[in-house]
Amino acid sequence: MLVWERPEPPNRPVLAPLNRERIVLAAIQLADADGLEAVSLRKVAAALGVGPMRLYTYIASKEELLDLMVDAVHAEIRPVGDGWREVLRSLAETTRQAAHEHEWLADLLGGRPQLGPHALARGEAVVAALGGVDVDAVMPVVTAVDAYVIGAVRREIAERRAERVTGMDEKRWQASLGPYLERTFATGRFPALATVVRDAAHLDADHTFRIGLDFLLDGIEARISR
Amino acid sequence: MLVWERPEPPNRPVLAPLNRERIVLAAIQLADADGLEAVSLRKVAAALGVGPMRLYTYIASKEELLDLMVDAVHAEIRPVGDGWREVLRSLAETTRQAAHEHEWLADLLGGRPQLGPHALARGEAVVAALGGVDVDAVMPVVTAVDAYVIGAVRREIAERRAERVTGMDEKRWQASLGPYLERTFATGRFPALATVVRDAAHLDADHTFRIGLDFLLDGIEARISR
DNA sequence: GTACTGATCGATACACTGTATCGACTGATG
DNA sequence: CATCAGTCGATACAGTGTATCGATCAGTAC
Repeated sequence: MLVWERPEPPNRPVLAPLNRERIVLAAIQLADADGLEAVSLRKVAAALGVGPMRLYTYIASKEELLDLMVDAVHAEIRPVGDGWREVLRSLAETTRQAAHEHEWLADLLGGRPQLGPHALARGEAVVAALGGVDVDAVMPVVTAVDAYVIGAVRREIAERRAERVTGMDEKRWQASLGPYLERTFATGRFPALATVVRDAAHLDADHTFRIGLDFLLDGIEARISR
Repeated sequence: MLVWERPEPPNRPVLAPLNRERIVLAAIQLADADGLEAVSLRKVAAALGVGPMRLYTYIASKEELLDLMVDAVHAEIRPVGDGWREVLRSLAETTRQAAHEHEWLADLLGGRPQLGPHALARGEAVVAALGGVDVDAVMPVVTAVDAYVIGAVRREIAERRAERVTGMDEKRWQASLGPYLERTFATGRFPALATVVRDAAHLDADHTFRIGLDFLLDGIEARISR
């Protein structure tokens, strides 16, 4: 076919020149939509209308891209409140909320040290808001809250995914989990566990998170105000 | 080359017939030696002297293999001690120790619900040892401790790896991190954070873990004994 | 003893990954 | 206008998880 007969290629929407921000944004959109395993350099590049290797001008490896994604989300985490307890609670809640909006965060949180500008800015905001606290106590306290949040969020998101795999809401999932646990408990090998699972009150995710957080904050309070 | 000229293949050490335990053990050895990303079905199979597809007789996917690995390690986690506080502390410490022996555990802990037999047996041991505690309080308390441990271990291992990448011990790593942080702090954008990092006492990993755990246990104590 | 059947097994193949390499092109310089 | 240095990204490579399906083998029927 001669040139004249061929239609011009549909003119791609003129892409703004590439930069890290656009790359990270595209990666986050992919991850939000289809999970972290949907983030491949090829797909990110395709979403931006460029070849995969083009990205290596801006990042040295995929790991760096993931680091940038996590740091970008840290921009959304800004604890507010009066007094150290409200600040730490806000830190925990906003982090959890960010993980709800970006479930892939649960896969990355705590996986690598966070030293990006937004992560540091978050740290600055926290430390600044903890002005009244003894300087030697600040790091241990913030570290402990971070650790709890990372673990709690991971557990929570993991459970949510397991529910979703079966396409079930919470109740159906527990009903489907039930038979397996019932059969297992029927062996009599886990009597104490069986009792707790069967007889104890079951809390929803919100309450579970908050109760654990309260434990931790109570314990912190006892040592800080001492 | 004719058959007659070719030497017989070295007769492979007669491999015991395959089973899940052997597969999981091989995978764990690979992960212990070279990290989780060294665990591929091909490598595991090669270590066992079989073809990759052979494994699919025993597992349905790689994820299942990882689940089995985590469950296998749960067999090592058996909290002991008198009284709920010692039991929970032991739970946390033995889990942390397992993660030190199997660093890849930090990548998997909390990533999927743990319902395997050894994980349930661990749960049984914990719940049984918490006999004196109010039945409705058991789950929230254990869940909170688990969350803290998962997050704390992840952070700790992540830091340890970052140190190792540079081939440095702790002091050199901080010295190498120093310049970056110094330069960043020199911008004046993180004054409060800079003060804490520069002036506050720095705890080692053991102390950091234990302090956070004490916060949590103190808070639990306050509510349990109420 | 032979022929057939059913199940089992694993080699091959596929689609995809992250990224090293290096030829082609571009813009600057003599 | 010719040459060169430097940049860019298409191609290629080594690896991944796993679907497929032909070959193989054990067991059965005659």
